[in-house]
Amino acid sequence: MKKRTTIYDIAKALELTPSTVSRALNNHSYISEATKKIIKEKAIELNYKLNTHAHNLRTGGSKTIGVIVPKINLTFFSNVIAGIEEIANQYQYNIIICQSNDTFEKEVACVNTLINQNVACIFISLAVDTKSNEHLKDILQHQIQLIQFDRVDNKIKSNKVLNDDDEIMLDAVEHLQNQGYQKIVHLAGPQNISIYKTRKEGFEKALLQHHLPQNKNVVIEDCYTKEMATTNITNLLSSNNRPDAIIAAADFMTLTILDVARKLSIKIPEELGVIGYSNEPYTELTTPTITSVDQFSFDMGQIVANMFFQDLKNNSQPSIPKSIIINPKLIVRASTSRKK
Amino acid sequence: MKKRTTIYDIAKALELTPSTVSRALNNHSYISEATKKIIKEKAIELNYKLNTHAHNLRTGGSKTIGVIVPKINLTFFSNVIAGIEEIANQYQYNIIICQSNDTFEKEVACVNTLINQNVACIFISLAVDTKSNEHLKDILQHQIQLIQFDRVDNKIKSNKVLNDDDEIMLDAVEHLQNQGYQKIVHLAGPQNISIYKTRKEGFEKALLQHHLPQNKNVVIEDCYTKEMATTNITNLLSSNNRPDAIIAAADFMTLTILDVARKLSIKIPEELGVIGYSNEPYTELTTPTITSVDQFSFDMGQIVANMFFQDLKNNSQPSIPKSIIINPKLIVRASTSRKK
DNA sequence: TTAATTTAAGCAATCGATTGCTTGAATTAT
DNA sequence: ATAATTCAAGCAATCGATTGCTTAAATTAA
Repeated sequence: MKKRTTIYDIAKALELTPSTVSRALNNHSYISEATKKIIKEKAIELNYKLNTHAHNLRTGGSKTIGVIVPKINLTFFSNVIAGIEEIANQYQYNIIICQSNDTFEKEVACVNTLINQNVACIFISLAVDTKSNEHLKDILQHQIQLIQFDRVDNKIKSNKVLNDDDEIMLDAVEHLQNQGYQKIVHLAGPQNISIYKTRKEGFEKALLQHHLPQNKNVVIEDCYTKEMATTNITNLLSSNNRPDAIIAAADFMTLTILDVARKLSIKIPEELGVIGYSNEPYTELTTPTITSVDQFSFDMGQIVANMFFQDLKNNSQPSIPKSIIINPKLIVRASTSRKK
Repeated sequence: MKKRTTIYDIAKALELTPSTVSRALNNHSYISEATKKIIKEKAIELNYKLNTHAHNLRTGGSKTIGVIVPKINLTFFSNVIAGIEEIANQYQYNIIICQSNDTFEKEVACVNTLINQNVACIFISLAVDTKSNEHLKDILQHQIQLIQFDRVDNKIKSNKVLNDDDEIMLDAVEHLQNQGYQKIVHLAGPQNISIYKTRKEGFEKALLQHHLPQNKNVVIEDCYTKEMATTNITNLLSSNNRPDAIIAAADFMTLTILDVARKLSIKIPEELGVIGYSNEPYTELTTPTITSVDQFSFDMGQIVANMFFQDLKNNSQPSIPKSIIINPKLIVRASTSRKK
């Protein structure tokens, strides 16, 4: 079992000391150009790679960012991560990704792992059932930066990046009104997930502000399996008091709406307006194309990461916690465009 | 600036030595139960967290797996990663994820980072334009396990996990024949990406084996923007010698096929069979639902990870490199079901 | 030519955790 | 009661890289 090349090996090979090798590899001014050249060449020859553990132990920090998300393979989160990765990469930081699987227990475990790893910063989007915030306090106690995004705990004072769900629901309702739609219904997602709850509440606020009827039937819940969605939407659209527009809490529901409407011969957008949420790629490939809310997930990742690196640059004082609110954008497509 | 609690702090607080503290926290038999209890309580009281860097430096290894993928936010890869994460988690390993962005340069950088991190193993799916394999050799030279998946370099002797694209294309063509389709066409993806190339080649082999016509028109390339796809598919389906079945290299293309067919009043599946690739969630939400190839991406991640942990258990000898071939599965839905 | 200054490199401690070896105390056996 | 054994804890080296301080050599100034 061969061992890795260390600076001691390089030093020995050149009859120098490890200090000199270390300084040369770090381009320290103490070392002459000639020696630097020799050392660097030897390093390549011996295939030397820095031992990050030794480096971090000595220097006390690490150029690593920890990211904790509920699920890595949800479009939204994987895009956020991609955004984070891009920026982190520019600064030569690398990222450790953990999934909480939407459980509090696992989330705490993730936090501990990342503290153990002595990461420079933790970006987190909280799990559905996270009820305590001791673990978040723990992060701060260990002098680790914390940035919360999307699903946050407002009681914890940290940087935050959020979507403005109220505002976008207002935009959506407004857009529908402009297109002449009157009876708007919301297909909500599971209410134990905070984003779906916020969307529902945002929708209800929007109705209020636009003086639209607030009866119980304007929000339909439990549409997150195909069967449930089909049943609910069929009932909804077959009633003699059917809505003329639907705002769905997620894009996949709109596919079912399109289906059911086609079966019932309801024309979209003429007789029914449809808005989805997330701006999944397929929303512009369907017939009709679907109006949807773009949450700029990739950009959100970039913003989160940049927030950290900005603070790093101005590391004079521990800056006051700030929040960045991202305004999602309504991408208007055929499914709600009935006026020219 | 407070410093983290170390085992020295605990030792001092209890008038013991660091060795005793370390052994107690690791449940070493040298230490009495009573002392262990006291030490563990003190550790919690002082909010002690292991310094992974010190630990790894001393022990020489790290319970970290490096994963390199072209793009983290592609459905396939994010699912693979989710699968890896699940298994890694069971073994208390954590993962560092890097994106090559499909460039060779970045891929080499990722490899170096991971070697620096002294990871236990690297799982990699190669970038499109990876032309050399020196970096892969470098991994092995550093006594780091290597498992290639999906997009691999066959010249490198390492464990591999692959999809059998030939076999599945055979299945797909067979299925279409059973359903009575005769003139089958393939919509290929960009040929510089190996998976699309393999799919195309697999399709061509399948035609050969089934003695189907091999003329030039059976493969249509350049369908990876909506516009290109619409144009190509419209031409294809308007011709007087139009195919009666299409196998697309990616699911998103099938949405356009559905659209165009609807405009041209071509009935699916009666007059046209449609097969997609990837089994994206929306394929069972469209009308008609779309037959698609499930690549078991999540399972692939699990298989890759399990491969590593199996070898870890039987670490007697450096086991001979093996390959696991996953057979993707044709998920038959309405778009190709014209026989009862 | 000698002293002052600059330059280049070495010495040794350090980061935090682990571990082989040693020691002193406690228990058991004789 | 003494020797043999077990048990619990301490000592000190180690992992690899960094860095303040020292020293030796080379250059310049006086």
